[in-house]
Amino acid sequence: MHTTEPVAYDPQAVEARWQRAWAERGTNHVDLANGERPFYALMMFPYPSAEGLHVGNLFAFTGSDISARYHRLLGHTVFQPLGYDAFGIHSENYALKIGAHPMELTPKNVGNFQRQLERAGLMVDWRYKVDTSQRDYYRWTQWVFLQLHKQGLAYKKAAAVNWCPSCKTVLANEQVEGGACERCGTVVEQRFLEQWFFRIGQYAERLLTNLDTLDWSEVTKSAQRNWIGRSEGAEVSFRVDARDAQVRVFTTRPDTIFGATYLVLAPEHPLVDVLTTPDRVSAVRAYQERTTKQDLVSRKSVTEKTGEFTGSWAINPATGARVPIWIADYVLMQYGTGAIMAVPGHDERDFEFAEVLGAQFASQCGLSREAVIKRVVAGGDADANTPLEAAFTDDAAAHLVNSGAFDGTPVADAKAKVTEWLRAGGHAEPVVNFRLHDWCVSRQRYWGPPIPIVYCDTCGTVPVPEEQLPVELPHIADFKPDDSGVSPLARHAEWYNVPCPTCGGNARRETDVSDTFLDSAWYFLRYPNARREDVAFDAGITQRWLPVDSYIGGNEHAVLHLLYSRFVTMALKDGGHLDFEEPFTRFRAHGLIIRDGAKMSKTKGNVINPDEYVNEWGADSFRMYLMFLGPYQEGGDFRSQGISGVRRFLDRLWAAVRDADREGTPDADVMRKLHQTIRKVGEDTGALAYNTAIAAMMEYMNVLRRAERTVHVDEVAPLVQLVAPYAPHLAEECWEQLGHTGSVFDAGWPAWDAALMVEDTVEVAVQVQGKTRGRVQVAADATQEDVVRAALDDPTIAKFVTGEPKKVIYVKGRLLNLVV
RNA sequence: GCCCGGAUGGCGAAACCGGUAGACGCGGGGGCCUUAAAAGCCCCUUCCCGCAAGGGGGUGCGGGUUCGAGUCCCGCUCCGGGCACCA
Repeated sequence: MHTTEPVAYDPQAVEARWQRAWAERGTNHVDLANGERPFYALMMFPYPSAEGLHVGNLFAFTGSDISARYHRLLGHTVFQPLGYDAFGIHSENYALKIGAHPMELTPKNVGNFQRQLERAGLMVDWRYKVDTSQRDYYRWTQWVFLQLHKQGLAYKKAAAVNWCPSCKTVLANEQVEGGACERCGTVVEQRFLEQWFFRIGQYAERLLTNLDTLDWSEVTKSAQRNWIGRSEGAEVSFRVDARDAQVRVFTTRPDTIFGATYLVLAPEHPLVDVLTTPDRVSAVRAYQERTTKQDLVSRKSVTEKTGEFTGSWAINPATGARVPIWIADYVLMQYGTGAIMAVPGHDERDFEFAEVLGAQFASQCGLSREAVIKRVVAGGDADANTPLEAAFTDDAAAHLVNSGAFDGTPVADAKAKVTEWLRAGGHAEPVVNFRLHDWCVSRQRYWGPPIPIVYCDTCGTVPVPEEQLPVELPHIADFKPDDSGVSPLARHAEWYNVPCPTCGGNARRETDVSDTFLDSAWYFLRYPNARREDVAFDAGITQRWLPVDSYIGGNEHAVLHLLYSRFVTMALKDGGHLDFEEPFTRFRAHGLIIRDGAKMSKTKGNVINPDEYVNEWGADSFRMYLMFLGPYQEGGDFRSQGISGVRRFLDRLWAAVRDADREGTPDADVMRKLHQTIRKVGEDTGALAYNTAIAAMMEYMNVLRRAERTVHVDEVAPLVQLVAPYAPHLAEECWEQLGHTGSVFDAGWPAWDAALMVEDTVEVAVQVQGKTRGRVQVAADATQEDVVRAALDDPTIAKFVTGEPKKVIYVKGRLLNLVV
């Protein structure tokens, strides 16, 4: 005879078994039409890279999954879908690099992701998977484009793009580093192409003010506010001297208009040709050509100021003085009116310009330094005549000088007063400007949804009728971009030549595809409708499930993806397709997993392959370890040795359930700790404070198994429910061991009983003069007098109490402070 | 430059509303069990002085408020992120 070894926890077996069971029983399937208390838990879908799932992905998904499972245990019907952001320049570039075709490569990558994700044990209803590169998805992306077009929110205009002459391709701004192509280092040029834009600028104010109503991570909201960049000011008209023309400028400092000593136009400003005098034409033209050649990134970076005088003069409406009109590349056509009034005395850029080009101001305009750099604001020791060594921009407690009737007005009041005065004279209007510019959705690429527009010789620009969607992306072998500046699709006449949908005459398709960010700007609407072939989204289902209750994702998408999604939702609401305008009620940004203090990247060679860890420790341990690293919303440093602590905890839980005693009664002290733990774990899990929830469970385990005591079944069963969101496979197995036949995820969340939580004695810290000198054990209901007596009875404390206590501060059950 | 975060032991980190700083885990030390090892279990582990009892210091830096400050206020330093020739 030999004793049978107790069965040890074998994560591989347990996980395989439950993944099979979940699939067979449909545990993760959601009844979208009937479920009670619907809860839409969304996580940012991944781009299916060839490298496979990254720990960062798994960290993000696990955090979302825990929240989703917790809500299910609380009794919600939880819909947690997942899919793939499979279109886009990343996939296309990678395909080009390895010489594969994205249409074949993408499904392979998706398959690999799918396999890895299924091992992670996410509570995803895979029947509602989306893949943005599939025709049954991008058909509706094109539909979204058409709705925006119908509402007048899509328009076409010529705009500058970055062009790499070596790669022969259009580059995104992020792909330009210091004026050069990030991949080959060639100097990037500007090209002007006709492109499609969405009028997101029209929604700037709404996108900004709605932020106050959203329950989002503060970092994310602040990033959006910066990006939208609202600024209040005025548009001021300057009449051009001796000509029938005027220059409109935008300024946030109308109060400094008495110090506006010259104007500057962007080199591409349409008035430049009109204003340039014959003697200045060659210099101005040369300067314009130079700036056009510059790439967009270095154009916007700070370099030494340059510019040219146009030969024309304008009249300052406040002073009546003649001021010269210049052009300079530090003024951007895209912002404001593309022209500024320069106040060198009180603007650092204008000051630098006036200093650097001082010689030209003297020789070409006949203006001395003092005439150009004029003080109109003074503060501190300075007065109207104090010379300016630098631009004076400290407006606090400053007032206007050399400003006629406004002398002495505090800067704080002057803005409104001067604007009103200018407005009354017909020279200015108060305006609000936004930095947010319209969204360019055209991509001169292959791997995206063709923009559903046709150009007809007779009818002009014609949207493709909705019933003719999708405009299918053809399988072409030569999808590589070339130096034509148009999409590879433009090489395929057999594809782009079509009859006009309106008149049947000769027409050509738009050959650009749309931006990947459009694919992801509406995917949350598609998930609950992923099986519908007749509509993009159904009104009833959408009303039932949206807006999204909880959205979790990385803050790298704080601006583009989240802002575009909000814009598209607003636009669809205005078009009558939705009855809400904010898609994500609650958004939380998760942190980043770093390693050895550095971001994980292939070049650093510090990338973690999740498969290795799942094989060695099991998915449950790996999930739980990722959550234990640090606060979820801050991320943490991955140390491979740390995982053993979490695994040890799960081993002990396994053993506790296996050996649990069904006879007898649970221990009162243990049960007290249990109820405290239930409360703590629930509060922390709801707040995404996963690291401290896990710590609380570990702490309970230390009590439960202290000195290898035998555990009673009632002491351990609720812990199985608490751990379920974190280690779902193990929890199911333990739940079954405890004699249940249904899933633990249908068992509910245990309730805590405040009466069972109270301690009968408490430890009170005793301070003398605010310094902790000892602690005393007292009954939980002890009065202040009881505690003082107990403290003074303790000689180690009493020796610090010299004389009669003057003041006694008692914080019930926690602390006593004696002041002598 | 402006706007958001953050800085706590050897390490990852905790600390509700201003109330015992360092929970939980890693690492380290010691013990029990074992022929031995592994595993498991128990104890210790903020720093300095001390054999100990005990004492003193301590949450990036400098001030302040308070009986009491990691937490609040003022002034900085450094790190991470966003915006930025945006008028």
